[in-house]
Amino acid sequence: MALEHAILVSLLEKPGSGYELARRFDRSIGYFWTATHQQIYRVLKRMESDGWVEVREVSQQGKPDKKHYSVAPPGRSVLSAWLHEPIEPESVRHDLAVKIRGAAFDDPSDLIRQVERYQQIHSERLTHYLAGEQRDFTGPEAPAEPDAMQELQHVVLRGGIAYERMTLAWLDDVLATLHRIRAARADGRPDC
Amino acid sequence: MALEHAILVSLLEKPGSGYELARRFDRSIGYFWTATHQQIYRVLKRMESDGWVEVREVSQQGKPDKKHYSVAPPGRSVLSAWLHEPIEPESVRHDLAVKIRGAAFDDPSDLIRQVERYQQIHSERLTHYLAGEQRDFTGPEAPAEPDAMQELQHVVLRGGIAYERMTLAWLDDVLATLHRIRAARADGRPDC
DNA sequence: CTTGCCTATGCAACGAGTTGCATAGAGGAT
DNA sequence: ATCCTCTATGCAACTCGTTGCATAGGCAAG
Repeated sequence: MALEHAILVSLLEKPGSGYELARRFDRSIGYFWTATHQQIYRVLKRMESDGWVEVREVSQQGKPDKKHYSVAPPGRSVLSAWLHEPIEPESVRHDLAVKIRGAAFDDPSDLIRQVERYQQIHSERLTHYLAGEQRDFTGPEAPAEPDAMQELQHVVLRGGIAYERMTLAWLDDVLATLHRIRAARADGRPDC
Repeated sequence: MALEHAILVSLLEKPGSGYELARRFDRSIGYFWTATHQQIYRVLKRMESDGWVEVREVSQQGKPDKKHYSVAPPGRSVLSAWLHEPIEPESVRHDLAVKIRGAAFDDPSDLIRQVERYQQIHSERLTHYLAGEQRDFTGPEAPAEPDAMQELQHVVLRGGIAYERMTLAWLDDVLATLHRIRAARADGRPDC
């Protein structure tokens, strides 16, 4: 399990509350590690009782109090140890791939519409990534000499951009294939 | 949850036992949907009691008996209904991206070695995919006029190939970035 | 002849992830 | 006035996924 480690990295990059972490897991970190606020609160509590993070209650005007978390030395050691462990193969779960193969046993028309919608989502995500890259790394507002943290954030973002571009190209391929199959079926060649 | 649906698709492509399914989830299907044999047996049992699949006990010589599963009409309906549901955004969990961002707070040397190993795994996977494509779809042994099922299997495989190529290129980028940071640190510019 | 691997299925316990709900004050919209 | 949204935290119940272990016959290598 690595949610703890994702939280440690995020808190090292910038300390904050559970709520703030949950927001980040909706945005930047969420693009490669999803987590709900429930998970985050639960894990933060455990990490606190294990001494990995330190808490400080912060009063705010007009808003509820919050618990400000930062990484304690034992947490840093835990993260360091984890970083030295071998990288495990990712366990993937691609709904879409299952649906595509399932389309052999169903009318593909509906799937075509869904793939088009899916393509649009990825297209928007790519635009979003590129805007973020411009803003934080390559634009005129970006730091001239980025530090290690920023360089590493950038290379992860470049990975996201490459992934979205690859996905969009593949989805074109998928759509072409689905159209071909539908046309063949309409021609009275139900080849399954 | 979609393991049921992945199993239904796999059984429609070719009926078989839980063990055989588990093998497939180590190979072709496993490249986009991971599952252990425990999960498969448990879900198959539930699917059987829900009438989604039919079982037939098969005696074998020299091997234990097996339970041969095939999709029953209700299972087909369930799959069809699921195929018409909108595609949900995938919930990703990329250890590697977390580790890369974590490298800002640690010595990157170890991570470099791990990324190189990881790169090799993906390189081997790409080779394996390409061999499978040659064997089943583009080589001389492949069917001249593939049916819908084969065309869809092929387009999913092309997705896997595109993914591996993209990943390998990105890992080069990651390695270059890690080397740059290590060099900067060695020069006495610990920029974090 | 014993150790280990392959086929084949399964239980039990645990840990991780999801979903629904609850609280509670501040601010804006209708 | 009332409803909705945002900040901020949390419980409880449930499902899903993982890990370790168990059985059991056949086969091959040492």
